[in-house]
Amino acid sequence: MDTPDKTQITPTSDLSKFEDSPVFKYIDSLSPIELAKSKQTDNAFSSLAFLSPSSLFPSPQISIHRESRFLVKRHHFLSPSNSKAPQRGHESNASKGASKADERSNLYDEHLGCLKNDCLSKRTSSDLLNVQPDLATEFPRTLKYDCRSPDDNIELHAEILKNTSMEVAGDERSRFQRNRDGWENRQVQERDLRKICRFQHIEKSAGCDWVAALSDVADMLTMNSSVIHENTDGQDQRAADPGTASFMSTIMQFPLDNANKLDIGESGDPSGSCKQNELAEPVTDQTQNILSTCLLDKLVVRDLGLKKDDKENCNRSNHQVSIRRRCLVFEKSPGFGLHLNSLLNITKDQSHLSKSTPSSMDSGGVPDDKRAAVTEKSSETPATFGGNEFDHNSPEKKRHVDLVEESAACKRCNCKRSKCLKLYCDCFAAGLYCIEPCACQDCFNKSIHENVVLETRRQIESRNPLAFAPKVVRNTDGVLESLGETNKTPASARHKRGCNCKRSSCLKKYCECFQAGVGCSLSCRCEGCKNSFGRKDGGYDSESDGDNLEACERNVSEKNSDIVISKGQENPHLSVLSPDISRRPFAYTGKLATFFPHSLKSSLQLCPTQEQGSSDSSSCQPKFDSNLHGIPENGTPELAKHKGLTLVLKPSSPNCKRVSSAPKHPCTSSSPAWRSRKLILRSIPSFPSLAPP
DNA sequence: GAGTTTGAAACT
DNA sequence: CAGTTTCAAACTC
Repeated sequence: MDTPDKTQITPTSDLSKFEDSPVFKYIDSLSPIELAKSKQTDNAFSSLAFLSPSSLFPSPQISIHRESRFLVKRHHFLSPSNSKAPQRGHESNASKGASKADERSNLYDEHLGCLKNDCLSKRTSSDLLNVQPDLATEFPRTLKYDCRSPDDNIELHAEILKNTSMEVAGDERSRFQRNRDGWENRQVQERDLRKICRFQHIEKSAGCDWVAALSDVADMLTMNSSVIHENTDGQDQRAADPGTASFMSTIMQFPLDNANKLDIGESGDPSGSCKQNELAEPVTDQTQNILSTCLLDKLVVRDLGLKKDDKENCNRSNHQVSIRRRCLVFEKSPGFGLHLNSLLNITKDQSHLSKSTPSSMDSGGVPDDKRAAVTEKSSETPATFGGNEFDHNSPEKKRHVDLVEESAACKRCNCKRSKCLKLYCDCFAAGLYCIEPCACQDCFNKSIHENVVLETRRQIESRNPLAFAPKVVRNTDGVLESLGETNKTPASARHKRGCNCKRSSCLKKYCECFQAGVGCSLSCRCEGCKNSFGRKDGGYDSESDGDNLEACERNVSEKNSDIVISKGQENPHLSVLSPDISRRPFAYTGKLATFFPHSLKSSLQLCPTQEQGSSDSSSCQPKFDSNLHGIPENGTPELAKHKGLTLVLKPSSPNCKRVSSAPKHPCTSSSPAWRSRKLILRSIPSFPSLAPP
């Protein structure tokens, strides 16, 4: 990795000056949730796309782009009705965060002494913006430099701040400074308003909660709002990637449009959710590519949701839950998974389910009921899905509850000695807390023992960082696409570690490969492999076809939605309700995959077997098998091939199943760590590059 | 439902 | 790293 350019990180004094500014002091004092989220977000992208020292300066970047983002978005959020948020926040105290922010806003106003009107803190942001509309554009224009690639914006940033400071240091505060102070105040208040609006949006309509989630997508795309803003100014276009801008436009517009459409759906159209699906489809060609990568998860889930909806007659809850869960990627990742249990949390109250999730593990053991906003969003208004209040007697609602109940019932364990704190426990391995249906004894895998769970999990991950990673990864040409190749090689999938079957001939669910519905590879140490999904030697056991086709078909159909499957996640009900494409990235809490939710892109694209469901499962089997032939004989992923890497595997060692965290040279390592790692690495290119072209 | 088989996970 | 033990799911009856 390149040594960071010193010139990019030297202006620490300027930076500290910058961070000492009232704005950032205030921002730092804001909700820790927001702060943490920002950092995470930043880290994710720093480590992913930029790989630059920018990650050293998360706060300014995040803060700035947050503000600038808001400037672009405010016309969405600060509608006249929403602009009343502060008052409501004061009166109803509906949102602690909102009122808290409001209080701080007041304090901040006093501190600055710039807003002399006592009632100003209660003024609507619309009013504020009307006072000096130019301010809203003036400062962001300065901030725009911050929103560019961090590689070259730090100096600019420092320079800007220096200039600003010089102006401030003048005998008389310049108009700019006054304006800036005023702007800061307004930004602070708008920020608070935005929170309030978000809460109110959530409260009023759960269907709008993904608006907030998308806003965090925008958060992550630091440059874009200012880019758009600049475009409107017709000025500096240097960072104006049209695709990105278009993407952001879509992002910004998306919530509004869909909120409206949700409203339409609420107005009584029973097919509202279907409409929503349809309406979401027409994306401009330009943004489509970007969306396909940046928002791929969401859209992908949407697609899956559509397919499921087709089957479920546009089951609204299904689809919207999928979106909701996908949104969590951006809200919460990285960290312990908000996966299935998050979904269950959503409907826990409806269905009287008790399964919960160690979702907040990374956030320091926050109790279930005190999770970050994402979870609050997910779990609140239990009778509300997608902004539509379910008629509790409606078939739709009933179907939804049935699904949830099924899904809850499906994941249960029977552990007796492991206390459900080992990977033996399917619940634990899947990142789920045990629930009542579990027949486990002395179970510690419960939210009340969250600390124990956390610690145990941490230990297991320290021993094997990929312990909670998906065990089966579908390798497609998604990476190849990103590498500039459009190989049409069909989907393939492999158990990362391979099985070690001796007696089951890989024809029973003892075999993890078979269980996951994937063929064996040379990574497997199995003996007498007859895996009907694909034999280790790449062959296809025609003899066993007749006997195993049914089992195979059943197996596949059970996993009809599993794109990435891990042990204990193959339950059909889970798949129906929550395709694993939206599940696994959360469930895997390792440090790699959480950053790469888009690694699923490739999985989705080329997974006809899974997507087509059981009806096609038998026919897809040969396809699948043909894929196996397309895979390197030794199971070496295409990436390695393309990189000219030669992997020397020792599939014979049963200990290969262990994954070491110690890095080895990929070309020489025969450890499963590398095998696992390479599977993840090949997903990295799928992540959209956020760096300016 | 009890008992057996199986292979992953954990341990030494 | 290899061998062994533990474990719980899968399977059989």
